[in-house]
Amino acid sequence: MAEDLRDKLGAQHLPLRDQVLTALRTAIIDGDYLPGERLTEDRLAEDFGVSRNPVREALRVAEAEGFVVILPRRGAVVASPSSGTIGDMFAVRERLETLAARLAAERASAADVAALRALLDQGREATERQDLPRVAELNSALHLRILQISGNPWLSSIAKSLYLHVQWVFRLGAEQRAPHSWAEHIQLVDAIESGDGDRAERAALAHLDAASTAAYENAEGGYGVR
Amino acid sequence: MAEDLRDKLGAQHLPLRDQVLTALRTAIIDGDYLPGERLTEDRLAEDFGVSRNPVREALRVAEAEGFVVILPRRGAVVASPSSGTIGDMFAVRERLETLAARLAAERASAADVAALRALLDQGREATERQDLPRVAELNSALHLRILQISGNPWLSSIAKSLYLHVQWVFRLGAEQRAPHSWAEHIQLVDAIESGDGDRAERAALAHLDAASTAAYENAEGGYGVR
DNA sequence: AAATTGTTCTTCGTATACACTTTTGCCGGA
DNA sequence: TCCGGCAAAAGTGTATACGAAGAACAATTT
Repeated sequence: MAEDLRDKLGAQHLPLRDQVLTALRTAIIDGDYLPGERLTEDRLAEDFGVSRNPVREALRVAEAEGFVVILPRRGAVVASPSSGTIGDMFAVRERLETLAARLAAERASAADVAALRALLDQGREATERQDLPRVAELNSALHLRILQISGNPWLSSIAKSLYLHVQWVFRLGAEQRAPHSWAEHIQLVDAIESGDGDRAERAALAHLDAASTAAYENAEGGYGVR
Repeated sequence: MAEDLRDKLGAQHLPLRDQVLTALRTAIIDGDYLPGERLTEDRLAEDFGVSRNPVREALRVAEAEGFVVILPRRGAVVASPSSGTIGDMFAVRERLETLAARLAAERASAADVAALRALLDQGREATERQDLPRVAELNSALHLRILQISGNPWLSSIAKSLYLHVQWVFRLGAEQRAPHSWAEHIQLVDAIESGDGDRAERAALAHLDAASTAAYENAEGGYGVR
């Protein structure tokens, strides 16, 4: 297979639309654009220093990912994660991530485990520094890594968009939970290292239940602007 | 809240990009564009009778949904569902749809059940007529309806894109299974109507296991063109 | 035969134009 | 003062053109 070569040919080129999409997502996740806020194409184009075309294309993808809502002829607004949505999100995570934990336990290499441990360390350290944005980021990174180790591309791709929302919710609200969260992560990684699928699934479930109740308590009422 | 009114104001307007996206998806699902086939913007614009702008925006979304792969500066090709992907897809479906079945059983109204029964009838009839494209469509419609009844928007939105792929795989390969599939569907709907979450979950699991082994046997090797 | 060059195709981004819709703000009248 | 309606402004949706840059491919040279 010469595909490895061909994939690399034009690979270093990052289209503007992708950069815009990334910038837009992080702006929303970080709260620079608040839920309910109106996003006109001209404004975004100016904010990011590009023309309308890349902005439009990025907006379509952002809509598909659920970060903005587009109303025909009326434009885009930042989506509002409701507390209902949050509960639903955890129900889905529970199903998906228990599977991921099981698969990861069955397939994880030593290098995989080492990578997880590294993230664990960084997370503990960031928690001690009270660097919450970084903690949120590392939280996502750890879970995504497990998803990736599971080796199921569907799991990964679904979770990728899901996790941006998880991070969003994490940042917007339940930040106090960070220390507990990282303690549970250690259990989870231990279980994955052990290679015991059942145990890993149980650990993931415990973690998610705890996170769920915490997030739920914390997010009474929406975060919206309007 | 006056939102109900505002949502309806410009709602009947379907932007060209959405029409293009729909047409593109169905063309891929129906095999008009085969896996590996090259899709230039000009060609699509001509095929659908629009300018390149809507095509570009539709392509970005199609990429996010996994129907096409876009290589920077080289353009888009129709994605190729591998047999590995198919197995992974079913693993995810198993987790997601058992949850959906449980929730649907707990929440389904009489009208919901009636709608499912109607789809069941149409499916049986289409199966008898050997109208396989229609069967595939109704298969998706039934499952999506259950997802929707579950009331979990994440489940619905994830499944929406997942199901287009399910239908794709269904059409490309394992078509013979239709009759068995519809028999199992009846069990599933019965279970949902009973309101017994456990039973519904078991029925969904049984259906998915059967579909999975069938699809797996049928799809040895890829479908690709290149 | 291998390497180089040059041509062509295509994408990527920008800019511009214009129709149409929604929103807004103003104005006159009750 | 408040209301309704009307006109201007803002913004989206679509089309089109253009230039730059990359990739593919054929021709040419070594």
